Amino acid sequence: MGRYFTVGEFAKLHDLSKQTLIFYDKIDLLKPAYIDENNGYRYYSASQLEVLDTIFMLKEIGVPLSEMKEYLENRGNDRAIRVLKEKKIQLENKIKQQVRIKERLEAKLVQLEEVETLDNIDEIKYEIRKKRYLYYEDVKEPCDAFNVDLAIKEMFKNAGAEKISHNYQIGTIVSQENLKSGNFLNQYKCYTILDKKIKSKKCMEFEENLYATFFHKGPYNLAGETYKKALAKIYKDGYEIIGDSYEECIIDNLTASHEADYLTKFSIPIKKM
Amino acid sequence: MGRYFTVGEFAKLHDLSKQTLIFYDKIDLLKPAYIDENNGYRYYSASQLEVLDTIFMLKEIGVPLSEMKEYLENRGNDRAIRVLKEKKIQLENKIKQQVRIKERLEAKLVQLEEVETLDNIDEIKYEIRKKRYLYYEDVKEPCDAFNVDLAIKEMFKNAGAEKISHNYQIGTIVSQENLKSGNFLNQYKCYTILDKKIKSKKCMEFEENLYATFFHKGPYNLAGETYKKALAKIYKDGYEIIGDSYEECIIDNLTASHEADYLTKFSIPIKKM
DNA sequence: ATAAAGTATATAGTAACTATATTGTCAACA
DNA sequence: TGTTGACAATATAGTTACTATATACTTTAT
Repeated sequence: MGRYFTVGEFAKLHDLSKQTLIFYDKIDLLKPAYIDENNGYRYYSASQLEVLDTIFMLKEIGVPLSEMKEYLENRGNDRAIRVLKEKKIQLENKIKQQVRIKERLEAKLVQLEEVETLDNIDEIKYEIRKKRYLYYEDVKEPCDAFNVDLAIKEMFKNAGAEKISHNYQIGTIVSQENLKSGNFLNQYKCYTILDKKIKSKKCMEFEENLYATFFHKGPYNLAGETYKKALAKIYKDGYEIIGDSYEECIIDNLTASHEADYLTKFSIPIKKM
Repeated sequence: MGRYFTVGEFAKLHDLSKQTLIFYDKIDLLKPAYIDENNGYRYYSASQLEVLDTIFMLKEIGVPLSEMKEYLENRGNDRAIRVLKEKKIQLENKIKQQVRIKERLEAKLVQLEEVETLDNIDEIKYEIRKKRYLYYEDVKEPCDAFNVDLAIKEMFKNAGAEKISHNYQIGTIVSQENLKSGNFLNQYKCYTILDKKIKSKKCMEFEENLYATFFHKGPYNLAGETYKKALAKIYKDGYEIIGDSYEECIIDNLTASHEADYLTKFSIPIKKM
C-alpha cells in the first residue's frame, strides 16, 4: 500500500523492457495503477506484480496476448481449470515434439563425429555388426530418387502415427539380386533405426553377422563405381555375399552444401567362401 | 530426373502454403529449380524436397531464416557439428524450462480440483498431515504485501539457480507469537513445496502432526477476521496451538479476476489440551 | 467456349515486440 | 540557480515469418 513503481523500476523487477510495459498499456493488457496528472508518468502498484506474473505464466504456455486479455477479464475457477488443462495438453505435445527433434539432432551428431574419427575412408572393413531393429517402408516402382523420397516421407509419417521411437537416421536397402546384376541404384526399401524390437508389420531385423562396410563419397548416383570396386575387393578377399546391402546417409543435404561432399555408408553381410 | 512440381504441388508435399514458398523464393532461401520463360511459373525438382526438409529441421530447432540462408550456403562437416551442438544445448534448455512450466500447471490444477471437491469451505477440519519439505525465503521487515512479493520473487530465483525441483505453489508462514498477539498479517517467511528433502540452508520441514485446517475466501488483508473466528473455535474444541500457521494460496491472481474470489488455506499444528 | 482451378505480382496486415527520434521532467550536484 | 544526466513521454518505423487480399493471366476440364 502506498508503494508505487515507475515504468523503469517495474520493468527491472520483472526483467522486461520499458517499451513492453508501454506496449501492454497501449493494448489495454496491463494499465498502470494510476497516471500522474501533471507529468503523465505511469505508476504501477505492488499488487500489479502479481498480474504481470500471471501474464508471464500465460505467455510461457503460449496464450496469445489477445486471448490473455479476455482471460484476465473473465477468469474464474471453472474457466481456469478448462484453460489450464487445455494448455497443459498443448504444452505436453510441444515438449514431446521437441524431445524428438533433440533425439534426431543427437543421432546426427553421433554419425558426424564418427566420420571425423575415421582414418581411411576408402578402405573396406570386415566386422561383426550387432543385431538391430529397423522400421521400413517399401519404395514404389520405379525405384528412383523421387520414389525413394516419397517413401521416406511416408515412413516418417507412419512412424509418427504409430508413435514409434526411432533415431531419424535414413537408410535404404539394395537387394542381393540387384547387387549381383549390377543394378546398384535400385533401392527397394528405406528404413530408420529403432531403439528396440516393436510389434509392427513394418519392423524388420538387421541380423547380427559379419559385414563388409565401406563408404561412398559424392552424389548417390555415382555410387555404382564404388559398389563395383568394393564388390571386386570383397570377392578377391575370399568372401561371398549373403544378403542385401544396407545404405546409411551420413552426410547429406542437412550438413553439406555440395553433393560432392555427401557420404554414404554401406554394409553388406558376407561369409568366407 | 525430369520430375518437376509447381508451387502448389510442392507445397502440398510438405504441408506448407504456396505463399510461404513464394516468400522463400523472394528472400532467396529456396529458389525454384527453374522458371518457365513463357508463363513465369515456378518449377521445383525432387532433390529440392531434401532442401526443404533441411529447412524444416533447422526451423524447428529455432534457426532464424537469415541464419539458415547463410548456413545453407556454407555448411560442411565442421560447421554443421558446431551449429547442431549449439542448437542441441539451446533445445535442451528450452525443453527443461517447458517441463518446469508444465509441472507448475499440474500443481495448480491439483489445487484447483481439490477445491472443487470441498463440500464445506467454512468448516474447520482436524487432520493428521504428512511430513513435507519446504524451500523458504525470509521476508524483509516490514512484512507487508510488497516485501512478501519480493521474497517470493527472490525464492523462485534462488530455487532456479540451485536447480531445485519444487511445485511452484506459493505459501507463507505466520509465527505462533503473531497468531497469539493477533498480528495475523505478518508473514515472516514464504515457501514452496519440495519433492524431497534436499541439502540447502533454505530447506525446512513441515512436521507430521495434527493440524487444524480452514479456508479464507476474499482478499488476504481481510484474513484477520477468519483467523479470529477459527482460533476461537479451535480453543473451544479443546485444542492448543503448538506452532506457526502455514498459509497456501489456492486461488490467486492466476485464476481469479476479483480479490473477492481469492482462496487461502491455513494449517496450524495443534494438540489436545 | 466457358468455367474452375491454378499461377503471377503487388500490397497490406499480423503478433509481439524493438528501435529510433524528439521532447518533456526530475533529482542532484556545483 | 543553473546545468547535467538519467529518466519519462509520444510518435513512428522496423523486425520476423508469414498470411491475406486484390487483380490479372494460364492451364485444364467439361
